[in-house]
Amino acid sequence: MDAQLKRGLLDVCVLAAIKNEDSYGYKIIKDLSEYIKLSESTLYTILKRLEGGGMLTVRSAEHFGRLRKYYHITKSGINRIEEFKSEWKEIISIYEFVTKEDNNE
Amino acid sequence: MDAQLKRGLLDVCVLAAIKNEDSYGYKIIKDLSEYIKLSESTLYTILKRLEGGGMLTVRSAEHFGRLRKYYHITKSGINRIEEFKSEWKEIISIYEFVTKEDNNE
DNA sequence: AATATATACTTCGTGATATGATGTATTATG
DNA sequence: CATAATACATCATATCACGAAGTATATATT
Repeated sequence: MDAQLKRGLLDVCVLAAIKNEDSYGYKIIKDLSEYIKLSESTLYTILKRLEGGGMLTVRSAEHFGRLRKYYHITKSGINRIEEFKSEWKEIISIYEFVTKEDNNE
Repeated sequence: MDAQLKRGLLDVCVLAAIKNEDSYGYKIIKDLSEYIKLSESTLYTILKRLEGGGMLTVRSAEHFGRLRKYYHITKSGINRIEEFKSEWKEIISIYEFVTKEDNNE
């Protein structure tokens, strides 16, 4: 997928990945990979940004001796997803504009 | 609209704006404003980038004493729009992932 | 036993890019 | 005669995705 197009979708994908149950970095990448690929560096950057923006909270947990950071969505994070749904109407109209065939030839 | 989301759509919107007939900066902004807002600095940056990528060609013309640069889409530019149409399927599946309600509560 | 792979998180540098601010110049409007 | 509209250009800035490289443990393979 086009890199620029991806940018607008990543944040919201990550939020969607933790929407129904808390998750952690590695799992988020796996869960999203079906829809959108992202590297670890990208993910952790996004998670930090979303945390800074109050969209999620973090909790560290020991899992078989390995550290895990579980991410939990907040009210703001859920609002962000709702915002995306609203924006979707605009995106659809843009799609229609871009793809409409004009018969003035 | 979310700034990041916009990024992925701008290039293709500009191409769509000159798809059916050559156009120039100011007119492109006006024509697109119904769907997506962009400043002059943004537009000219994009036009230069698209020109550099061979997506369009430029021709200067005098219009009532004022300079106008007319932009003409190339085969590559048209291909770029077609690419966007292909990517659309992925975007739809992402949208569905993000918005699907999960009943594990 | 040694090696490779999977899991898991972190930091750094780079390149791409949208945008506001600012500038130049002409024409139309009030 | 001043203001708005038309028209293009440049610069500095902030945001951001990503590859590369690093640290560390557990499991599978040879």
